[in-house]
Amino acid sequence: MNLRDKIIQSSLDLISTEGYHAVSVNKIVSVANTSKGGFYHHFSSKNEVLFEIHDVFITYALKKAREADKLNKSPTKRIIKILDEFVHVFDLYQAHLSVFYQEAFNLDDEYEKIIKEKRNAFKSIISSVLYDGIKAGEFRQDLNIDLTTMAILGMVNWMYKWYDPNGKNTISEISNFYIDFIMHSVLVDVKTL
Amino acid sequence: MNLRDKIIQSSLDLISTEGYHAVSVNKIVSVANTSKGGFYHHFSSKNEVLFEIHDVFITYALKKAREADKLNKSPTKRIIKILDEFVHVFDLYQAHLSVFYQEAFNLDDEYEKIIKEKRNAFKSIISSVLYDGIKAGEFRQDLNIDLTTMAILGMVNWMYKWYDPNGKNTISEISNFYIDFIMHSVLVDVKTL
Amino acid sequence: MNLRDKIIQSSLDLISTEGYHAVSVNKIVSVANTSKGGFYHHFSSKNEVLFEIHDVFITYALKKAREADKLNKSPTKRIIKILDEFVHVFDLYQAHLSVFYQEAFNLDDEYEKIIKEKRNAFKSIISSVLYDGIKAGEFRQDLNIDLTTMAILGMVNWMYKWYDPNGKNTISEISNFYIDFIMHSVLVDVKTL
Amino acid sequence: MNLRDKIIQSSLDLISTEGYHAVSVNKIVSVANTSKGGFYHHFSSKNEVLFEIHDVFITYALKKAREADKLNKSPTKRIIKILDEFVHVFDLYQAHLSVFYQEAFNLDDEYEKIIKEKRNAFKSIISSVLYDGIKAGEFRQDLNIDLTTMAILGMVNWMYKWYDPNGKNTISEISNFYIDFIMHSVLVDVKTL
DNA sequence: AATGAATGAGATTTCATTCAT
DNA sequence: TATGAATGAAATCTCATTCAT
Repeated sequence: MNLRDKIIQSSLDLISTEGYHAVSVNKIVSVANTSKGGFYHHFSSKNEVLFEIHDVFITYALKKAREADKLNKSPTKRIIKILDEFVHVFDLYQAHLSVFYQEAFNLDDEYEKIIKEKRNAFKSIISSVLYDGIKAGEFRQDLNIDLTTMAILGMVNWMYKWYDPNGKNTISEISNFYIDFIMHSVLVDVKTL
Repeated sequence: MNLRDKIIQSSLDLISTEGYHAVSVNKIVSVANTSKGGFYHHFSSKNEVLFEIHDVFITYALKKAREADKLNKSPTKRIIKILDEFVHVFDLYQAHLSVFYQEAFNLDDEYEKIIKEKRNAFKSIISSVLYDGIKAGEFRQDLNIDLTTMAILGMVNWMYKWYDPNGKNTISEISNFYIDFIMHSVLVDVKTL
Repeated sequence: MNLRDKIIQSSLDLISTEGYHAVSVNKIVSVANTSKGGFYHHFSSKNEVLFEIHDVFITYALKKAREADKLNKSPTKRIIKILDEFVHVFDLYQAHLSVFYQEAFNLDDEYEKIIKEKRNAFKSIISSVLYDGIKAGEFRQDLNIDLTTMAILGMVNWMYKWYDPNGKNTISEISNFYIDFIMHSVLVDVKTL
Repeated sequence: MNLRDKIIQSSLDLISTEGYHAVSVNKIVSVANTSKGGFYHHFSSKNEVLFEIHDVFITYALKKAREADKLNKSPTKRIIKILDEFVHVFDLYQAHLSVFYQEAFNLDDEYEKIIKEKRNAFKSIISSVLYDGIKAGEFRQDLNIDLTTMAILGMVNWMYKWYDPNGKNTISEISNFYIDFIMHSVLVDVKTL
């Protein structure tokens, strides 16, 4: 593991548990076993590290959502796949997610802009599969797409506040639960599930 | 409006838009048109102001939920009332809610403990109405109470990230949407809705 | 006990244990069960209270030393009486003494001047009885008066660092010890003791 | 002279004349010609500097007392050597001593503990040479060891209040005076001096 | 005589960042 | 690549004192 990655990993561990402002560059370099010089050789600022953490995660989540979305399947099957991938991301990127949802507003403007775009792209994938489902007659015609999108995102995103890999339910159980819960509200005919 | 309230209001405005750490006591007293001495005469620390903001909100939300819960009605009617009150809180306490969900982890231990208790009490109200609904045969028998509680909370809480009083949908529309969305997933027979 | 005395007493208790700077006017008024207004009604400043504590003590000590010195007795008997009174003051004014020797340098110039004069007057009494004793042939001819004065003062004053009314030795035992110790060094013929 | 030493020296000069609380970090860095950052790069707190000053002095004094004590000589010769070294310390470490006796109670607990131990070790050396002298028949059998120890310490320590290197008496004259004064009170037979 | 809200200067400490090596 | 001493702006909080009531 090279120094750059060691710094990112240490920052991630610290920021996800203590928060961006509570973590000083001093603490990071001490945990990463390097020096101030080492840090600033690889990053132009503490904020850049925060950006890296955001970017790694959203890039991965977006890629997974796009892959799921591109499968030539019915909207129902596509949204189920998207949700399944989405929920599983919370298992793979737990620490990143805490940072992503808790510290995003600390990003400098230039970084925030980049992240925001990717986040909107992610949201659009969900909106458009809902749109396709309604058009295809699989989803309820009276569905408010915007509100449904936000409800789904909220429900799943909130996991960052409580999901525990060692908790009562496995990530797959949680995924299945969410899919069931959402599809009940979205599908015209639940029996097709 | 006395100085104490003016300080809380200024703090709320600033923290909800800029974040706890970005807001200095200097900024607060400048906006509240007082002095550092004035600030520390009324509060023992900046953190105490943060606590006040949390406490005012959660105390109100909890009170409303308890009132809704105590109505002698069926679990279906009770959960609908609870959800309706809950969603409307986001209209009345928008700024408080941003602070509540974004800055809670900045509370000092002593304050955090108090808030945590009230938050858990709130969660329990939802869990137990779900329990009652299942027992009464109104809600689906296979419902996972814990996950359903978290799904509902997540869905609604997430509003703090996007709800805009001047946005496309009124708070009542949003409330109705959430009730419809959730009840579809929870009820045994949606036609009873 | 009137408010003024209650304030002095509370200040004395606090300053003697915690030190002048560690004791705020807030603490004093809280212990004295009064208010800022009450405090500043009776004293023009916190420093004036410090002065009062100094003055009460040095005025008493000086009075006792003068009384002992004025007895028409031999230098030997006079110095023994002076020492005995001096040591006993440490029992009566323990808290005052801690403040006197620990906090004198915190006195404002105007107050310091007054205290310094009384302190010098006290020292002069000892110097002059030593002088009389040497002249009378009772004390050693080769005695350096200044150094002997400082040695005696140091020895006794140091008690403020260690004297404990509940300790191994009573105040009278300590007094007798000091008298014996000093007289051995001072007298021409110890057998006359 | 490196920055760390320059900070200690400036602190020593300032604290010994103005007192710990009257000296701000601002003043120190201004005299030491550095910045607050420079100060806190080398010390974790203002209190740590105070500790350094205490420790340098007591470590030296203790070392000298131990060396004097370890000489294979009679108790009489040993105590004379200890006293001589002790008094001379007041010439070498005048500023340190003012701080040591005036500001020790301002040390944080962790630091105070360390200093206290060394101070007690120093006191024990005097107590035990007195013990040896009594046992050897050189010192008076009726000597109260504890009180004698405190008398000797007080007498010499008090010098921190008055000793002036440019004063009437040289440090060697003062040392000889104290030795003579103390030995007169301690020895069985003064003629052996 | 007594209150306590309000002041504002100043205290200690933190921290991201720079730079000579 | 990497170091760590040094910076200085800014943070939170304290405190003796004032003053309208």
